[in-house]
This record gives sequence, structure tokens and C-alpha cells, in this order.
Amino acid sequence: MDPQYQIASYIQRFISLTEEEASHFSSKFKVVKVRKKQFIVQPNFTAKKRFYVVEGALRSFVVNESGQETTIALAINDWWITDYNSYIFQQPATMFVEALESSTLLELDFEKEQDLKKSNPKFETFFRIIAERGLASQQRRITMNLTKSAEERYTYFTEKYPQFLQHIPQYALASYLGMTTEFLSKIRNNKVKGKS
Amino acid sequence: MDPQYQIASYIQRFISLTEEEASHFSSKFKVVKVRKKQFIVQPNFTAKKRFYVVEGALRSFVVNESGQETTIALAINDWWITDYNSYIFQQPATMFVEALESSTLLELDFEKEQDLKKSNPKFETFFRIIAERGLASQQRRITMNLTKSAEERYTYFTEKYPQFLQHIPQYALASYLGMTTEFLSKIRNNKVKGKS
DNA sequence: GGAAAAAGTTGAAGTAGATTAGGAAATATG
DNA sequence: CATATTTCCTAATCTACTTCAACTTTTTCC
Repeated sequence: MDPQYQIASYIQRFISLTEEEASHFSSKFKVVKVRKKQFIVQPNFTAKKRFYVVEGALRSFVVNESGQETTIALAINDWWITDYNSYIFQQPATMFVEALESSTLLELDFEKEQDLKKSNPKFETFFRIIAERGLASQQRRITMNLTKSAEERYTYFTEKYPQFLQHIPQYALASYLGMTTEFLSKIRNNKVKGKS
Repeated sequence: MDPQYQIASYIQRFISLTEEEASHFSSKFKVVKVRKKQFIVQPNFTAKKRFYVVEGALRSFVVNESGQETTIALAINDWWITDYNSYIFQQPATMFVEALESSTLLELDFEKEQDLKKSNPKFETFFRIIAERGLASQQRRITMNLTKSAEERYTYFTEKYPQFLQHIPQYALASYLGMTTEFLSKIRNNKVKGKS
């Protein structure tokens, strides 16, 4: 399926557009193919784009002084990904965004996004809606992380996002869920002390 | 100072308005005074408003099966607070929002917010900007929670938000930072094992 | 398709932070 | 302004999860 068509269809889940508006919107996106392990955002460089995933899987992550990686966000098809702090404020990134498998993306340049929003209030509405939904979903994630045990967080994730499991390696998922790979492995194999 | 004036001044940090637009915007807000311990959002009731804090302090929190409270968000003057999941999707809330001290708020009704956004694209822009900023700040918070120790999270908070410390009781702050009150107390009094 | 690298598993030992319990300050309220 | 309530502190014990180390399985790629 034509990637440009996908983004047009995606935005119309949230707002209704004329054919002309939809094609104007789509025209601002550029199709990008990335390979596994390729970086599309890197620390110290400003994230000039946000990415809509047509197909594939990506993650954002930070690396601490001792080289340990922590996954901050995951994205498969129909999800967006970038370093939001960097993108929104156009400041240097602190995260990597990396392809976990070969992927097809639609990149939207920061400047082009501003043009879109200026050109038509409907696009402003669209970006407001996706920001709000992101906000609500992050508030749920913060709540989970603060209130649930490692095992509960894993169970919740598998039930809520089963499609992700086929695409995300365990090392990436473990740190996303706030635990080590070893501990996630034990949870998956029912080896946590006190469990049958 | 006139509360309605404050919100007009606040919005103009982000977008420029004519005097008429500013007063139209302000007119949709209602001044509310709440006392300490008063709830303005409660689980199972849909959050019909979002609240801009003129003066005072509030928190949102969830309560688990065993009655334990976890602070999800904090707000003092110039901050917004509500249960975003509930407000944005107009679904039943899962959180309480409670005044931590007597406070003056400006409440914005969900319907009135929709009217504002329809009436003038500038208001749509404003709500998009505050949602995006909230998104970026929550991404920073998730990163902190996943990568830093309890002591580092506390230190970061005191440096980044010193104004909050005067208003937020420790039991509310501790769970916001993802630790128990007892452990926060030890950190504050430098009683964490291995520290001078 | 075989060697090397990457990802996942297992178990033992260690630790950051929780729990419990009791007392001391601070704050609210009659 | 006294006492009841709430908040905060301290210390001992406990535990969910980490760390470390060695191994197995899967994936990559020449």
C-alpha cells in the first residue's frame, strides 16, 4: 500500500478532510526506509523530524554514563516516534531513536509541520489531538510504573499491546518496563520466587 | 490580583492576542476557591473541567486495593491539573484531584474549551502547545523514573522545582518520586546507608 | 552453512528500597 | 492553649529486584 495514502487515512481517523486537504497534508511527508540498527535521532543533534511508522518497529532510548541503555518509547505501525523534548523545542536530543527491524517511515520536518499548522486550522487540531492522546497515555504509563510490580507491568503490557511482542526484543522491552532482561526472563518463564 | 487577568497573561506567554480575544478567552473560566483536602475530581465521575492554579497547591493521586495512595501529578500556581485521561476522553476518572492547601483556581469546562477552539484557531494553537509541553515534560519524568535512583530523583526535583517544596507535604512528594515517605525522610536527613 | 555475535536463560549472592513499629514534631481545632 | 490528629523521623528487619557469571539458543553474515 502507498505510504502517502496511509498517513492520509490515519489523519482522517481524527478529523475529516477534503481530498485536496488530505493530499496537501500527505505531500509534506517523505517516505524513508531504514534498516535494522539504523539511528534516525542521535544525542546532541536536534531532532528535526518526527516519524510516523508505516511498517516495522523502532525504539527510543537513553544511555547512561556506564553505557546502560534504557528504552523510553516503542513504536510499530501507526505510531509516532521521535525525541519529543528535542523536536518540540528544537533543542539537542538526549535520546537515540533506532530501528529494531527494517522499517518504512514517513518523516515530517519540523518546519513543514509549522507550515501545515499555519495553512489550515484543521491540521493544528490534528496535532493537538495526537499530543493530548500522547499525554493521556503517558499519564497511564507513569501510573503503572509507580503503582504496579514488575510482573504486573509485564502482564499489563502483553494484554494491552500484544502486537508489539512479535517485534520487540526482550532486552528493549525489559528496560521499557523498568526491569532488567534477566528479571523479565524469569517472569516469562515463571521462575520468580514464590510463583508456581 | 484579578484571577481572570492572570489567565489572560498566561496564555499570552504562548500566543499573542488582541485585547478582545484575551477577554473572550478569560470569560470562559470560572474562579473557584477550594479548601485544603477538598476534592475537585473523583474516581468514577467524569472530570468535566481542567483547572489552572492561580494560587495554592494541589495533587492528583490514585488509590490501590489496599488503600495506598500514589501521587501522579502536582500543581502550584501557573500549572494545570485534572485527570487527563478522564478529561480528554470524557470518561470516568480513576484519580482524585485534591487541594493540598486552600487554593484559588480557574476552572475550564470541557464544553467551553471546545467552543473556544472552534471560535478561534489561536486557542486551538494554545491548547496544542500546552499539550505538547506536557508531553515533553512527562517524557522527561518517565526517563528520570527509569534511569535514576531514589536519591537522584529527589535531588533533581529539589533543584528543578524548589518552589514546590514549600507547598507539598512529604508524603505526597515521596510517592510522586516513586518511593516511600520513610525512605524520603532518610534521604533528606542523609541517613541513606553509605552517605555521610 | 558454519563461525561469530547477539539475544535469552538460569542460579547464587547482593542491595536499594519497602515494611513494620514506635516515638517525636508539627498542625489543626474545639 | 490544650489535646487530638496528622505528618515526619528513626531503626530493625525483610524482599523484590539487581548484579554477576556461566551457559544455551538464536540470529547474522561472510
